[in-house]
Amino acid sequence: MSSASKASTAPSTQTLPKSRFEMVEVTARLCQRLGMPKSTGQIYGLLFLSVHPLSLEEIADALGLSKASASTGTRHLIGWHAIRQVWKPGDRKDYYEVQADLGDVLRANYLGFFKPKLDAASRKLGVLQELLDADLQSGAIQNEEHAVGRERLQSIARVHSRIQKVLPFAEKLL
Amino acid sequence: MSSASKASTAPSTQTLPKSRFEMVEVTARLCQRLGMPKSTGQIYGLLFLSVHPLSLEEIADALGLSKASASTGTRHLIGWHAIRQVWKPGDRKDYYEVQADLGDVLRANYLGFFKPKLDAASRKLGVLQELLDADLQSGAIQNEEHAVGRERLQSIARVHSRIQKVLPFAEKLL
DNA sequence: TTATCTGTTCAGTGCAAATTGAACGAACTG
DNA sequence: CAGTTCGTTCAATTTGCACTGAACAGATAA
Repeated sequence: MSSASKASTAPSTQTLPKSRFEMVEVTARLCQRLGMPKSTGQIYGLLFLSVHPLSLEEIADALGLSKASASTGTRHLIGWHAIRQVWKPGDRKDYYEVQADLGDVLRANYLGFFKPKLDAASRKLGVLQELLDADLQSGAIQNEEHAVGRERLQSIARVHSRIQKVLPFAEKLL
Repeated sequence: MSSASKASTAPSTQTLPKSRFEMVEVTARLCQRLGMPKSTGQIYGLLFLSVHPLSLEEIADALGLSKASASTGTRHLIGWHAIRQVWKPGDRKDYYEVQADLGDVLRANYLGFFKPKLDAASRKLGVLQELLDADLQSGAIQNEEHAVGRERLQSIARVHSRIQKVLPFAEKLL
């Protein structure tokens, strides 16, 4: 808090090179569209075009965010294997840089997030089948409803199994 | 508006067979996780296990939603080719039913939504490259930053092109 | 024409998630 | 030891978006 560098609450984003500013905007919109916090996307975009790893405060300052937001954002990104923490000898600060290989990021998220969800979906499909049968037994639904439901649930199962067959290929190709 | 069927504002969801109720919940959660309105997912789940096409009011009533929500939800689902409108002769109401083939749904969304996004991303990548070059020219960034940025943008481009090569396969396999 | 029955649009409300400031704990420094 | 400098956590606020009620437009029927 020296003299004239505090610059008010306005994000100092404006002072970034246009390419980095645009990158921040792109990744922010992408994250937002995927239902994630916008600030998280901003952090990733900032780090993506950064030569050196950045500290938490540098990130917060460059984007006009609070340290708290920067902290949670970086932890999210670490959870998705999109960035990683690095340290400089004799420096207590945490520094962050993007995970170099994008393929690694996608693979890791497929294995650690998407794949488990697919397996859970498979189980859930079985449960729905059982519920449908139980509803027929209890008279809650008629034969026709049961037949249609069974048919449609199986159509999901078919697509599901095809996806599970294709994804391992895609995973290795990335 | 005959006599006692108005049933208050409480969702009559509770009276659905357990299988349909569970289906509604599953699709609702799925939609929510994808960053879409929960109600839209509920509508899809309700229609998915429905033998007959349902009218807007039947949907709203069964799920405890307003007509407005049902209207916007169905239009979203139509936009994603997940459901379609059907009409009964001599009946002014619109009826809705699920698109039978899930593969068609995925293909249509790939071609009409995902593919265009991928192409747009490709263009955006070019724009970012140009911005990076311009920043170098204007002295806003140094040679090193330019080199690193160029390298990283190209790594995106590589993954991007791989995705574009794999997706057509997946599209036909579904 | 008017009356009724459709679905849609829009301003207002409410809720859930994102963001923040402040307090905290941990790890160093002098 | 006290005094910094970090990062994280938590309550409170703000923001954004889904949802609603009411007004609306189109179509049909009397």
